[in-house]
Amino acid sequence: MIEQSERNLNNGISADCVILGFDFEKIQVLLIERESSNSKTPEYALPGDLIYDDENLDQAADRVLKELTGLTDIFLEQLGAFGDPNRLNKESDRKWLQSVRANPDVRVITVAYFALVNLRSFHPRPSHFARSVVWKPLNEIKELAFDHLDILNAAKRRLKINLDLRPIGFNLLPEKFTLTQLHKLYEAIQGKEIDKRNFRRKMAKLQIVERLNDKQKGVPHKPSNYYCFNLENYNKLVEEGFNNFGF
Amino acid sequence: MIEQSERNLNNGISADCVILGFDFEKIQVLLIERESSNSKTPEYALPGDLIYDDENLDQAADRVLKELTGLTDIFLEQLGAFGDPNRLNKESDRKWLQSVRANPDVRVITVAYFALVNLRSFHPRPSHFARSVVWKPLNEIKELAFDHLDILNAAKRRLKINLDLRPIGFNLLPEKFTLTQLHKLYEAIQGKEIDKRNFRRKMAKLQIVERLNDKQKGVPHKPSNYYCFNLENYNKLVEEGFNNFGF
DNA sequence: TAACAATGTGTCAAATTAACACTATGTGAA
DNA sequence: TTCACATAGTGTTAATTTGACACATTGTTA
Repeated sequence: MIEQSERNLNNGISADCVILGFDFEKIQVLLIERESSNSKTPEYALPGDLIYDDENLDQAADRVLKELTGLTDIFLEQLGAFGDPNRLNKESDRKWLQSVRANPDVRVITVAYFALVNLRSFHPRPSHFARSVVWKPLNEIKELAFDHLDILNAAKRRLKINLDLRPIGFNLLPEKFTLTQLHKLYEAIQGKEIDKRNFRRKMAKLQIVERLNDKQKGVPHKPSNYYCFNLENYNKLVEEGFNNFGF
Repeated sequence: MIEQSERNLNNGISADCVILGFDFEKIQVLLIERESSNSKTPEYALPGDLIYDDENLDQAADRVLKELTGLTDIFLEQLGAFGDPNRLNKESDRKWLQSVRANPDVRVITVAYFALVNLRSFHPRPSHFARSVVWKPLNEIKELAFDHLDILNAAKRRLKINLDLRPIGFNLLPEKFTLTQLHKLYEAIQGKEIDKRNFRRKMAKLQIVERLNDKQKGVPHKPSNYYCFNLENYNKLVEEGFNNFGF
């Protein structure tokens, strides 16, 4: 009654990571740079690696992240699986795979993750799956290897939705930050202007940021006060069922 | 420099579907019933099947859904991938797999989907992956095969979040429905009471439901007016950037 | 000490939400 | 026929939230 060949049991599974950072101006993505086979323009891809047999999916993503950034305990969330049978069939991609994988013809399904990091907190380093690593502005990326542009777009959507549900933005900032930096971050993610006074009013009401006794120094203008995220108050809010961190 | 055995290329990939319906009282899930090997209580699992080599992930989910329900063009969205190496290792699960799969020991990663259907619009039918099929109330399910309970919980969360972002509820209702039915659906998904008048006021304001010239008949009380979903107005709202369908 | 550049602050009108109770309509039983 | 029943359907008010808007403050540097 149940028929089943071995056909559909020879799949590779990889974990690809959309690692996002914020330079106080734009959202940036960490990409690996491939030597382009023929063209002179460099080609980019999301960092990722095949999943080991004894790893679960999250562990694989953690590992990729760790190898690339040295960081652990990072905000990391699964985006979903991407597995079109043709996803590896662009010619440039195939050449690259042949140079890099033992079994370039195997179907590989990828489980995509997105991670939020403070990009000042580490220097990305090459890994066995990434010879050269660069930050690129999220919104200026028009082309990527494989189906990675699809994955990137999924990450953009997810980031925006997530921002309204919980204050994930703090993962992209250093421990202490100014309200202007936080404000710019919200504008960058939402892709629209937010009134400064209204933004600050809402933050003040929520009480999820705490004013520090510490100011910017050496800036050629009125120095900004530093703030930090208040996890306790955030947890209180969530318990009360609050769920609108959006603007 | 790049080492890679064939080890991590022998994976099965399946598509499992959380198919949700609404009986005007509770959210229901479509489950397959397994003959329990030893215990007398029946065991349940999400319907799903291995993915074919020439299918993409969405197509596999569509196929599972079609075989089980006869339906196409259904609301169907990916939940994510679930791939713990131990996910198939409960003893009862292993026995079942041995009886049903040619290669029960292969690691299988599943890509989970959730589908919203009008449960009155079809009769579920057995399939090669599902001998016996039943509707069960979503919130009363305490145990499932494999890691399917995790998947179910992911579906619950997703359903709730989705409801605030767009009016997905209509996928769970017949073409014409009463406002009370819609109201109860929102309450069932959000798991809380919503004031009847406030609910109706918001629906009236949004103009995404249209009053039909048609009433309930034969009910032993004041008959309710029927309404239908107004896709045009919904699209208009979305274009304007509206995004709060919640309560 | 004056110009600069970014920080930080308050008000008002409009829109939205939450809380709340009674009338209307069709059926079915007496 | 009428009365009891069960559910449908409707409005108001106060509190909260949002959106729009402009100017004084502070430290640096020329």
